[in-house]
Amino acid sequence: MNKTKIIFFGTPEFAATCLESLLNDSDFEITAIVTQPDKPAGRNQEITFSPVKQIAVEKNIQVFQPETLKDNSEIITQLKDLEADLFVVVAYGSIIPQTILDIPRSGVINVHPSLLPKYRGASPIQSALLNGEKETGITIMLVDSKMDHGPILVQKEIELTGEETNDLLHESIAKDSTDLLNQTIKDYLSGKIKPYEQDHNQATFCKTINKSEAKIDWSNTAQEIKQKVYAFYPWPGTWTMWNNKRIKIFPPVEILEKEKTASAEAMAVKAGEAFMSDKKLVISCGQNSLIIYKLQIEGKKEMLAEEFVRGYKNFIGSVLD
RNA sequence: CGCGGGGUAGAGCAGUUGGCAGCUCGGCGGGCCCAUAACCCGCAGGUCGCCGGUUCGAGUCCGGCCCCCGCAA
Repeated sequence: MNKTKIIFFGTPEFAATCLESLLNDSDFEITAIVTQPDKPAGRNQEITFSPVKQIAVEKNIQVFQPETLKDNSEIITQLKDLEADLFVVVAYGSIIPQTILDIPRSGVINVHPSLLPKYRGASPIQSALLNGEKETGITIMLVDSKMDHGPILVQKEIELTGEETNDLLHESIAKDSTDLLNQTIKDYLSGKIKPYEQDHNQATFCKTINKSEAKIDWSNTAQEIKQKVYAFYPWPGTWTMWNNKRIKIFPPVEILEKEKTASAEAMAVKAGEAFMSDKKLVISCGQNSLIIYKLQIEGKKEMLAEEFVRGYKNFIGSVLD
């Protein structure tokens, strides 16, 4: 049996995990990858390859990095000449126009980390965590011209406990996606799976995470703030201001119910006020309070809350903004 | 040369106009107590990131270098 020729579209770490899995399967041959252009990143603004490109370079796979795919006749010709059987798209980073979707003879398959039609869009994992969902999942589907709109091939559900952080959940969903993707491609090509239409009336959308959401509003409930801390870890990171300095709050955090603090810490009534309870650093929120274990003030490394409080003596009793 | 903060005891920090290096926690020893991570007394921990300069004298002022971190992406 001939190998299935695949062109892979993807950019971040999540996509790189899926790409590696495809590379490790001898039934597939990755003939090229398409990824976002190199961009300056890091403290010295050095040009950085996307995780997907890094793998492609290591494996000597041809790389395309078009600024745009729209009306790009040059790349359309090049992709056609590769005569791929299938395109696989995982977090590529921009919309792929129909003229390109029409190229591969067996279609275009996409991995999307949510239970479509819920959480269509750019940030399904983070948004699910931010909203405190009890479950999310993986959808493998055929791509059509609308965003995350195509017929579903297979879905896998994943339960959420409320203690997941964004980075680890990304990793674990990516891992769960790999075998599922490889097997689904084979089952689809052999006709074992029949794609079925999404229930478009149930569709919800999530936007790209906006960094302005990353600042903590201490008048929110402790539950809401906790969800934000976990959903935004490590990027863009949740933070608050103290003494004109930015302080990042890291997971884990723990909700402390107000009734349990009513006696000794009744003083701390303002939202955002820091106090000690049972030797732990606690910040008062709009409803209940939040126990903080790890934080980082700008210019310093991440540190334990008890160490931070030891050094920054006027912190306790101050109000965070 | 994208912008900015920082390197002082095991940890987290302070150190005013250059003038004997401090605080909290931890460690060790002792005490109190039925007991304790609580409390009291005491002790030990520092080449102040590295190199050079100015000075009678530098953690502190000047020049160079190394390392860590926040923003940004």
